[in-house]
Amino acid sequence: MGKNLVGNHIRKLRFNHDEMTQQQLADKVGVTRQTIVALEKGNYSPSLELAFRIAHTFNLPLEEIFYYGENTKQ
Amino acid sequence: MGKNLVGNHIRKLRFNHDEMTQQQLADKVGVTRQTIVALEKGNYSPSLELAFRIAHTFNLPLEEIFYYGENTKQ
DNA sequence: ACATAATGTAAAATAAACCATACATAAAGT
DNA sequence: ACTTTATGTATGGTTTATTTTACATTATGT
Repeated sequence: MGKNLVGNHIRKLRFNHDEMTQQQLADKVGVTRQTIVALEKGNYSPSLELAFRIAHTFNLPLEEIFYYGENTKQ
Repeated sequence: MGKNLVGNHIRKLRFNHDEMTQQQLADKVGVTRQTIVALEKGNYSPSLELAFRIAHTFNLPLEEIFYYGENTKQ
């Protein structure tokens, strides 16, 4: 599986943004809900392109959503 | 090939950092030289994980190296 | 009780990132 | 002339991200 070293705050951010649902976020950034599920679970790290789109959706700099480090849970 | 919308300043940064070579950068971030070549050419956008490692190598925030937009050349 | 909406989980298929290898070219040094 | 170093280019193979489909669960509303 190859150890994913990138974590994120997507789940928290969804609830801070008008209780946005997984499906709504998926639609906004142009992926399927399964992709959002996988990212929230930390199954793998997204493409840089997708990371940018998610950051844009939440109006935040990319590095306030995604972080790199040993501790996948920050 | 799927239209890459992410650009970067890797090539410029290599020369600003002690004339770092493609191979040296590749070694530092743990990929092959071919991957660096492909990134500089804009063939595709890296994984978020690799993007983080590159940013770390140059001691810069990720978004000062990679950018998202219509104009792939900034 | 029934329907609907949000989420969890799983597996097979496709697409994209990345590797391995190989050869070619141009510049720089000896 | 020869060697070395950095880079460009190409191709086939492996790994990882993402899609598609499908079914289960829990909560909410009627």
